[in-house]
Amino acid sequence: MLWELKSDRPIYTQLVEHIKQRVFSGTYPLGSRLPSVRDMAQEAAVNPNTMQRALAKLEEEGLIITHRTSGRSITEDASMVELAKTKLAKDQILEFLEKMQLMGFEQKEILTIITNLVKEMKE
Amino acid sequence: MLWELKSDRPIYTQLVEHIKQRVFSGTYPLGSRLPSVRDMAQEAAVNPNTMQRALAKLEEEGLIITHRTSGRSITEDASMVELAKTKLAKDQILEFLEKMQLMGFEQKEILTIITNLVKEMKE
DNA sequence: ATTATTGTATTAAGCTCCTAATACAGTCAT
DNA sequence: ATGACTGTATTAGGAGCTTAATACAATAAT
Repeated sequence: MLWELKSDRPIYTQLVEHIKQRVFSGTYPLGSRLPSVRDMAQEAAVNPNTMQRALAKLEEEGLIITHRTSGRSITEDASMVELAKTKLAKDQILEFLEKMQLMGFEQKEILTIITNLVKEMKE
Repeated sequence: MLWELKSDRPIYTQLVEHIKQRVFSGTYPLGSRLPSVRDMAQEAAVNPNTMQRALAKLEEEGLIITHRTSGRSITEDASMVELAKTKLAKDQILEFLEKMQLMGFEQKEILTIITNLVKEMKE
């Protein structure tokens, strides 16, 4: 998986987002050990300080556990991960729907557009 | 309508987005005159320079026309506005779908979640 | 014990964004 | 013609983000 980073938002917030996605999708399994800050920083082509900041943020949210001198791991609390996943999903959906409505699309319209796009992507 | 501005992204890009939404939804009708930079800045509680930057960006994209010393107006080119609207919508949908997929949601799942949320909002 | 590897902290520099305070030139109403 | 209004440009300063180069303490491996 790639670390796609744009310049329109702070990098560390994008790193937080990417790592969450990996946790939620199982790329980083619950309880598994994370690569070191330096390794992750290098893989993402980012300064270690920046990666450190993203990881600190994730620890603050409880998704990641730090073992002081022997690396980090993903939490084993499946229910909390599920909760965080649901929350992020809902937030993103609401933000998306709000944008579309402000642009003048009606709910019916939005649904049909998405349905068609999803169909397209399956082909 | 409100000018909701968060601190996680540059303000001027958020202004661009807001103004686009107003054009696409008809709040600012095609060909209509825009309030002055200073007025818009005050309404959005933002520095005139910042609003100026957003408006310059919009002019660069062709959505807005500047009449040097007598204010600005929305373009009258309906087809170009429609094009820009469709493009922005599609971009936002794709970005959204990609995020959801990276989080581990399947397309079917996404559709049902949105359908349910839209139903909720109608009530 | 020594060495490599952890997370963490610090300092300095450069960059963008944002604000503030002005200033100027052209247009419009009076 | 005068005055109020346009967009525009400039300068200065502060804040946040990012990088770079280190340094330190604690653990793990040898």
